[in-house]
Formats: sequence, C-alpha cells, structure tokens
Amino acid sequence: MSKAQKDKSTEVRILAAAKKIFVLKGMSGARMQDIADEAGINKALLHYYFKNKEQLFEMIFMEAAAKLFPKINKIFDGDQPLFEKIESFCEEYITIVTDNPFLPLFVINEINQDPDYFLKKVWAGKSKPNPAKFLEQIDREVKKGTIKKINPVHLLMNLISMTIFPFMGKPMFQKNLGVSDTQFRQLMEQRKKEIPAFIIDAIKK
Amino acid sequence: MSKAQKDKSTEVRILAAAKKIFVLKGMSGARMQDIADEAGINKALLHYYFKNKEQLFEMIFMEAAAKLFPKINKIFDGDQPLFEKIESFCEEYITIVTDNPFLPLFVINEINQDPDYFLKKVWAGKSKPNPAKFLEQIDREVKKGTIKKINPVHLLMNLISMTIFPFMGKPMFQKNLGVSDTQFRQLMEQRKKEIPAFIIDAIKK
DNA sequence: CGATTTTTTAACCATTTGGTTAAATTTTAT
DNA sequence: ATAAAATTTAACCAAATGGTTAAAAAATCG
Repeated sequence: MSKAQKDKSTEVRILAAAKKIFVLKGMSGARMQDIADEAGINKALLHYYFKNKEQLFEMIFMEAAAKLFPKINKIFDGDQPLFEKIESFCEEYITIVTDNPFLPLFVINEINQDPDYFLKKVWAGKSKPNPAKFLEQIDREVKKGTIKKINPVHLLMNLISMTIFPFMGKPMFQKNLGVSDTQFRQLMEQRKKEIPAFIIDAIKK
Repeated sequence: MSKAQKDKSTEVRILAAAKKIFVLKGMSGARMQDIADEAGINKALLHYYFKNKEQLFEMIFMEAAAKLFPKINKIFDGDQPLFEKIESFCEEYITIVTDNPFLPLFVINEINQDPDYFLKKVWAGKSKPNPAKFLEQIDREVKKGTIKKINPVHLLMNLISMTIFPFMGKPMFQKNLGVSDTQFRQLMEQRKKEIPAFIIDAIKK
C-alpha cells in the first residue's frame, strides 16, 4: 500500500488505487489484483466493495471525464471576450491536468476504443461540449476585422492541441529534451501564459 | 510464385493484420486470435510464422517508430532556414500520419507504458531525435531579432502538438464538430499550410 | 510423380484473470 | 460484552488467452 493512502477510508483508497492503475494501464491492461495491491487490500475485499471491473472502470472514467469536461464547456459557453476565453481555458485546463497528468491520454484512449460509448455515457445531456458558441465568436471577430482570417476549427484545434498534447507526450519530451519532473512542471506553468500569448500574436491584426 | 515470395505474402498479411490490431487495441488489448482472423489464417499458422506475441509486437512497433521518427529527425537536423523547416515538418508529418492515422496514439501509448524500453530499443543509435540543432536555430533567430523572444522549447512543443494531436483526438473532434471522415481529411490537408502560417504569424516580428 | 513446404484441423496445455465462496479473524459501534 | 460490519485467508471456478502438438490436407516445386 502506498503510504499516501493508508489513512483514507477503504472505499476511497480503492477508488484512488483503481484510478492510478486504470489511468496507467488502461482498461485492458489493468489487473484487479494490481488495484487490490495498490489499495493495500485483497481481491476478496475489492469485490466486496465493487461488483466487477467494468463497474469500477466506469466510475473512474466518469470521474475523470467529469473533471476534464464541464469546466471547459463553461468557458467555451461563457460570455467572455475571445482573448480572455483563450486565457481562461489555458489557465484552468493546465491547472487541472497538472494535478492529473495522465487523464488526457486515458480519456483520449477510451474515446478511441469506443467513441459511441463515450458519447452516450459521458456526454449524455448537459456535460457535452458545445464549441458552437466559441466558433461563432471567432467568426464574428474575423468578420469584424479584429483578428486575421482563420478557420475557427483550426484555431480551436490549435488551442486544444497545444494545451493538452504536452501532457500526453511528457515522457517523450522529457527523454528527448532532458527535462526533469520539476522542470516539466515549470514549463507547463509557463504555458498558461505562453499559449495565449502565442495564439494572440498569431491572430491579432 | 517462388518460395520466398509465397512466404513473404503470408508474412506480410500477418504483419498488416498485426499492425491493424495492435494499433487499434494496444499490446494488452490485442488478441492473437484477432490477428489470425484479420490475416485470414489460423492461430497455428500464426505461431508457425511468429514465435510469440512479444516478438510480433516488437516488429510492428519498430516499423511504426521507423515510419514516424527518422523523417522528423532529418528535418530537424537539416540546414533549411527556420520557417522552411517548420513548413517541411508539417507537410511531411501530416502526409505520413494521414496514411497511418492511429500511429501517433499507438506510439505515445507505448512510450508512456515503458519510456526506457522505448529509449533503448527505438532510439538506440542514430534514429534518436536530436532537437538540439532546431532549438539552437530558434535561439539564433531570436538573438538576431528575426523573430520574437520565445523559449525554443515552447515553440517546439507548439509545433509538434498542433501537428500530431488532431489525429489522436480525431473521434473526439469528429463527434463534437460533426465532421465526416472526408472533411477531417480535408482539414488535415489544410493544416499542412495552416500550422506553419499560424506559427510564423505568431513569432515573426 | 514425388518430395517439400505451407496450411488446416482440432485437440490440448498451462497460465492468467475476473470473480466467488465460506469460514475465520479483526475492528467498530452499540 | 456483544452484535454487526469489515477484512483476511485460502481455496476454488470458469473463461479467456498464449502457445503447442501431431496428423492430415493442400499447394508448390523440382
């Protein structure tokens, strides 16, 4: 059992352990025994708390999705000016993901495994991202002449890519650039300002 | 048909099938039976050609890595001016990945599973990316005053993120933006020019 | 044709894995 | 103290899975 977990309640410990293992290994790579070990309990007790792997996985996945998406939606759907929206998105998203660095790859993987399951289960109802408003906002700024002519979809992709990808490519970047964990953290912290500045430089007239 | 060609045709079918399954499901999610089915043969023959899953996986992974990395290295290491390098990278990389859309997620996943294995096996020797030259080149341009002041690492991350991520997030983007496969292909084609233009707008003085 | 190689069939094995069970033990709360 | 709940132990099961085997059948080639 990892010492960070020994004082928590059993159910919380299991969920934390499951999150760690699932997020690290994915649904098919995760072993119930690994989760039990990580939680410092045995398999029997694990099944005493959670019926089966699928149910446990779904809880973890939902929690992950719930952590990643609603805040984005709120920003995209909000009434801030475009540049402020971009700043808010980077700020909030990088903050979340810095504390949960493996979530993006985990979620992207599971979406790729079964896009429809994801659509049905996670985006059932209100939590579904609605980038329409954000896209229209970009379009309006283009037509007003405030920013350069750009396809809003590309701008959206650029924003999301620059914000998310470095976390998924962390080991690659680290091995390649010789960056320590602390340095990586600092880089991501910088990107909260760096990305908005970069984008605004790219599109402002 | 000669003996060697006969061998090769079945072997090639197996490799193609293995690539499809591994890249879709990952190492732990892939089933040998699925690969055999996909290749239109039986499990016995599959093991007649390939000793075990690990060996097969390694061949596929190496092939994938060999497809993705050496070309990048050549561009980063080349003698083109900075802006041309950025253009070449986007052009060539998007071309490769358009024909192998699942490779990036596959490779990123396996790197995350075991960064050191990757380092040792794939980047053993010359094929290891060496972004140093590219980074220094950016630094020189900054000092020359040709481009705005920017941390070269952030610029590199931005370039790679914008180029690679949309392929990994394809299902997400498609579900969210209502984009068909053809439209997605067109978008990626556009990004060959869009990303360099975006970056150059962001950094040029 | 006859020898060799490829492929199938079909059974089989060992291990892993998700999951169960029942009894015993420990902890917690009343 | 005692009942209830939490936890362990340890064995077990069934299905999935990677891998093997031997013999037969089909294709290939000299």
